[in-house]
Amino acid sequence: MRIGEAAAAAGMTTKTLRFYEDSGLLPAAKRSPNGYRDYPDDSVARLEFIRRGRAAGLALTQIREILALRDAGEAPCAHVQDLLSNQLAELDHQISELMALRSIVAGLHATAASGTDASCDPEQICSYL
Amino acid sequence: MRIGEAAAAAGMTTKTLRFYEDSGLLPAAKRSPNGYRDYPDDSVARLEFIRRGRAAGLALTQIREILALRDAGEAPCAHVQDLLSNQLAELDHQISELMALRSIVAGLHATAASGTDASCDPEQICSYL
DNA sequence: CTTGACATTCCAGTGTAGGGGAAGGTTGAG
DNA sequence: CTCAACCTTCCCCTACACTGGAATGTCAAG
Repeated sequence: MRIGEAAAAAGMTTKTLRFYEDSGLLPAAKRSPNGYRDYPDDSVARLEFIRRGRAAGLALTQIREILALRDAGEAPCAHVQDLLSNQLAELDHQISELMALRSIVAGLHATAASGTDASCDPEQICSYL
Repeated sequence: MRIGEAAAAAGMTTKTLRFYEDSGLLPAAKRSPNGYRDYPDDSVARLEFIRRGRAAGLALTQIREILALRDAGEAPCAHVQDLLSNQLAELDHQISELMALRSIVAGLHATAASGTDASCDPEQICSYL
């Protein structure tokens, strides 16, 4: 498939795909005789993986690392296992940070929902934050 | 109070305060005869509000909107409540995406751990990482 | 044969949230 | 008097993740 198709299928722009290729998140696509990139169908799954990671707030560098590990396949390499362990630990850390932030925001939101407009003291900025 | 005092009281740098002024989050402070900014005491409360908003993951543009409502004499509480709702929903989305990715990485790790030959040359196999 | 929708590369700009450091003015202490 | 610690404006720099646009090439349809 050409870059426009792949981009549309993944809900991205062609610019983004070329950027991801430059950034090492996508392997360089093979080219048609006319020089156009020709993507295999499973590129869309890879792009969607990247999209999910981005939606989760991961940086492209972290997504790139995870993809590189995934690309390493079945290599029973101790080094790769260590890297995967580190990724898992990092993901756990990020999840717990996000959950902590969530509970803070949930508390603020509950306070805001329980109050009336009268509880918003004009002298203060806003009692809810 | 001078900018350094206000910044220290709010746990920020003087750079940040000037940046906030340029960005419309802080009104332009009145100046002492020597040209130094002279902040009223309640600026610290405003800065702490900004800090709390940032800590809750709000962008400066959102915080600016809240402050603008308050400065216009309106109680921004309903608006804040909306922002907090959105923030909560976004956090929930991010957390669920992160947990989905975590389970993918956990699967890779389990697969890698089930392999046999644990000794390999990190230089050779994993050099692309 | 031309038009329009694709594609290519390359360079440059955007927005976010500040940080670095120069060049100079002001103030209090020793 | 000098020195350090403040302050001022000014401009550039950072990282991240794209985005825009120019100049050019390719290709199917009318």
